[in-house]
Amino acid sequence: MLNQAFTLAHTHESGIRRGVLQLGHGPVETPAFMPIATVGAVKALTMQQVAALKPSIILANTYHLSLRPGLEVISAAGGLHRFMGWDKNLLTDSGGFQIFSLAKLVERDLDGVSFRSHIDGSLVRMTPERSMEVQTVLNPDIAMSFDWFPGFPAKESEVEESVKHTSAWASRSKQAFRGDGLLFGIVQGGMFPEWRERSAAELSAMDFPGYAVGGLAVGESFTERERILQTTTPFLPQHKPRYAMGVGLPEDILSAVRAGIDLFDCVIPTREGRHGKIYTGGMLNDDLTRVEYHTINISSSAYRLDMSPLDPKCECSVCTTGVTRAYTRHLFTIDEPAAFTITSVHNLYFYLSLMQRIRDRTEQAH
RNA sequence: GGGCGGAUACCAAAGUGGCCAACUGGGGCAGACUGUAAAUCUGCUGGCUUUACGCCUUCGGUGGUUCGAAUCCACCUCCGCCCA
Repeated sequence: MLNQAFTLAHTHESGIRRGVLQLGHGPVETPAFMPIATVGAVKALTMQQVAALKPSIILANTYHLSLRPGLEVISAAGGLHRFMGWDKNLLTDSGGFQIFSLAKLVERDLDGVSFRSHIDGSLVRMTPERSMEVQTVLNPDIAMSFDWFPGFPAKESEVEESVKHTSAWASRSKQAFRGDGLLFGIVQGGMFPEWRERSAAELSAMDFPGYAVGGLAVGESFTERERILQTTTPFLPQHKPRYAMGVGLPEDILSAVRAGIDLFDCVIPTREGRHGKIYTGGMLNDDLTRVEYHTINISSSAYRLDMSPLDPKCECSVCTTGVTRAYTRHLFTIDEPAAFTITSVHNLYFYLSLMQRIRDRTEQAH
C-alpha cells in the first residue's frame, strides 16, 4: 500500500485545500469530483465518452457488482479496470450505504448484515471481510471500508451504535483488505458533532491513508451539513485526503471544499441530466463563497425553437459541436437515448470544470 | 339518390339517463432527485373563485322527451365506407 500518496500543496485562505493524490492509475488533482459508474458504467455513456471528459477517477460499487455480473466475471477479466476498459483511477464503494438505501434489510448484527437482493430477492450476507474480498478482486485504486449508516434522521442511540460498529468494521476491513490500492475509512456520527468527533478520532487512530465523511446529503439541511463537515474535518489528519460521500449540489461542494474536503461523488449530474435538468454557468465569486449557476428543464416547450447551445458559454463537446436546446428537447420528447448521453456529458463537464475552476482559483500565487 | 357507421376536452379514446367537468394514453405544464432498484417518481392539465363534497360553461348544431341528457327522440351539418 502506498504511504505518502497525498501531497497537500497549499491551503487557500478560504480553507480550500489544493493537492494531488497519487494513485495506481495516475494523479488526482484535488479537489476532485468522481463521476459515478455504479454498475460499471456511467449511465448513458460509453467508457470512451467518459474518458473524453477526462475525469482522473470514477466510482463503482461493490454491492451492485458483486450481485451482477459477480466476482467470477470480474476476476476472469482481471479486475474491474480491465473489465470496464478504464485506465484511469477507480474507487469502489463498500456496499454499506446501498444495503441501507436499496436492499431489504433482514438482519444487522455485530458481525455484518443480511439482506435481500434488490434484483431477485435472494438472501445475501455482507460483512467487512466479504466486502474486502470483493473489493480485493475488483482491485480499485481506492477501496472503502465497510460502514454502518444509521439512516436519517437518526436518534442518538442509533448514531452511537453506528459509530461503534463502523469503527469495529473499519478495523476488520483494514485487516481483510488485500488489494493494491488505498483503503479509506468512513466517518459516521449522524447530526451529532460529538459523535462525528469520536468517529473521526477513532478512525484516525487506525491510520488509514484517507478518510471519508459518510452519512451526509441524506436529507439534512444545507446548514446542518455544513456544520457537520466543519466540525468533523478538524479531527481528521491534515495530510490525508478527505472525501465527502454523495456530496452534492454545486453549493454543497463549495461549502465542503471550504471545510477542507478533497474528494466528491454524486449522482446529480448524471441522474438529473437523464431527467432533463441541465446545469449552466458555474462561476465562482471573488471570495469563493458562492457558485453562480442555473438549471433549466430542457424538455420544456420553452426550448422548442431555441437553437442555442445548452449553455452558450459552455465548452463541452456537446455545446461546442452544434447540439441545440431545441434538438435536445426533441430527443427527450421522443425518448431517444441520445438525449441522456447529451445531458450526461454536459452536466459532468459542468461538474468537472467547476472542480477545475476551484483548483485554479486556489493555486498558490507566485 | 339509397344504406350503414361515426362526430367527446390540445390529440387519441372510454363513457350510452343521475355517483360526469367526464376513465385511460399521449402531449403540455410544474416539481422532485445529493456514497444511482431512478430513461424514475409526484402533482396539475374547461373557466371562475372564499381552490371548495362551490359556482358557471361544455361531449358536432338546433329543438324536444325527462325531476335529470355526453347518454333517449326529431331534424340539420360534416366525415368515412358500401350500393346506385
